[in-house]
Amino acid sequence: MKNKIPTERRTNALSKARIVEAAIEILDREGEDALTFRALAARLSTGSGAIYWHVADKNDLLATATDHVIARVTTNAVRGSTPQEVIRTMALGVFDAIHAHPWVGGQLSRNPWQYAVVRLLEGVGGQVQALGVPEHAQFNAVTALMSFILGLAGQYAAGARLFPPDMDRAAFRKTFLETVAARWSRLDPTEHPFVRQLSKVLPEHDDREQFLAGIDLILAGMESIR
Amino acid sequence: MKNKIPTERRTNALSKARIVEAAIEILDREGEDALTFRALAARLSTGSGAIYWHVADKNDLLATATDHVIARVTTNAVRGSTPQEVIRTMALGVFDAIHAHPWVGGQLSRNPWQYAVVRLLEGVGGQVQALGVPEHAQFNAVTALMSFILGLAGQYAAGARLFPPDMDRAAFRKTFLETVAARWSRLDPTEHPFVRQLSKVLPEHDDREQFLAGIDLILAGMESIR
DNA sequence: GGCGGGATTGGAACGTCGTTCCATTTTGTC
DNA sequence: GACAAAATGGAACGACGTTCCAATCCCGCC
Repeated sequence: MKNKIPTERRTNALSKARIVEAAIEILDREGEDALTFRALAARLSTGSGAIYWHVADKNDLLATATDHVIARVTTNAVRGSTPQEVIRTMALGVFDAIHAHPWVGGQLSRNPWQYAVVRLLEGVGGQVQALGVPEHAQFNAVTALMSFILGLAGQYAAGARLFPPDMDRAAFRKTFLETVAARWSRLDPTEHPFVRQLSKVLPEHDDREQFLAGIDLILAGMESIR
Repeated sequence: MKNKIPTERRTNALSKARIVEAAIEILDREGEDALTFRALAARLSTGSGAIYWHVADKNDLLATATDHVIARVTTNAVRGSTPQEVIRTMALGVFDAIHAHPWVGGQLSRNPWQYAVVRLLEGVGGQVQALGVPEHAQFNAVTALMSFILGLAGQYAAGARLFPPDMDRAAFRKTFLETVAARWSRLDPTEHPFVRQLSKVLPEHDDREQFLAGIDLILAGMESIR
């Protein structure tokens, strides 16, 4: 008989999918540093050895979790009329995903050769082609866009790494940016005139708008070489 | 008497500068992962406790080392006629610094609030102003440029993290890119047409030229909003 | 010119992590 | 029901960042 009624153990059976799901929960709830094989084993009420049967190592775990999040972005964001519009929605999808799961930002920027990045390359690349960028310039154009995205991804992850999980996120962001702005405004005026000026805008800026502005800047650059 | 001839111990006295110098040597020679307080203590023939007397923690050490490298870039790269030229030379200075010290890339992208990044912001920001970008757009323009730089910085650091220090660097890069290209070319043609096409260009591309092309793309975008 | 106390040193010890190892249990097959 | 393979859980390993502390050094003062 091949199809038996699953026994107790079969029901709670470990699988890569269940492990990744639990990992994402820990990452979202308690932050990047809280994901350890011990914490994961405790949450799944098993041992770390059992986890290694399904997952090669921590990098495999993080890459799979990241791909899981990014896959939703690239498959959902195929709407929009113009290529610019599609790129914008896709980029905002990445932004929102990183906002919801800041650890994704860290993982993307730390490991640019994982499949999640290939997904993004493909999604962006097709639109860059549709935009009419000449073939010889496509490689540089797409990787520039991607580097910008990965760069901001890393920055948001760095911000999230700082803040204590038991605090209100918006409040922390505000006080943190104000602290940085205060530090910047105390810099030597002759050595750092520009940064001092930036310090006035820093606390009020909107991350999402900043991100979109960067995308638009690069898109504008692409139009000029079309 | 205040000025004595330094004794033996005084001569080899530990100092933050000597520690950072030794750290940079380890990082350059053996890579990011080789820098541990144990290795550092061994090289300085002392104990880890003595190092902590001069350095707050590992992040302090890495930030100081990074600033040491970046400071040379921002102070040297004030040449050039047009703002575009200055930004280009400065960006290439960052590229060359990261090429010579790949761990700098990792540290920059992992910790965007350290002083080294402020240095870059100031250097780039002044030129963006000179470029005639309207004031309300300067913040987004400068941070976009910075995100692109940090993004590529992280990517190069990720590449360097992969390769075994006892191998020829160029040779490793070549075979690594060829491996990735081969993997990409084996992807499903209907799902990944663009990445498959990229795989043909990937192994031959020049990192420095790719970096400069990205900078030029963003600069072109800035001109369009001037 | 010795001496007291702060500055500095070297190395042991602590707690945590990713990973490996292995004895044990569970599952599917004849 | 027995046997091999798949899967499990937890102990153990080695390395790391960091802390702690006894020992040593150096400087200003009597």
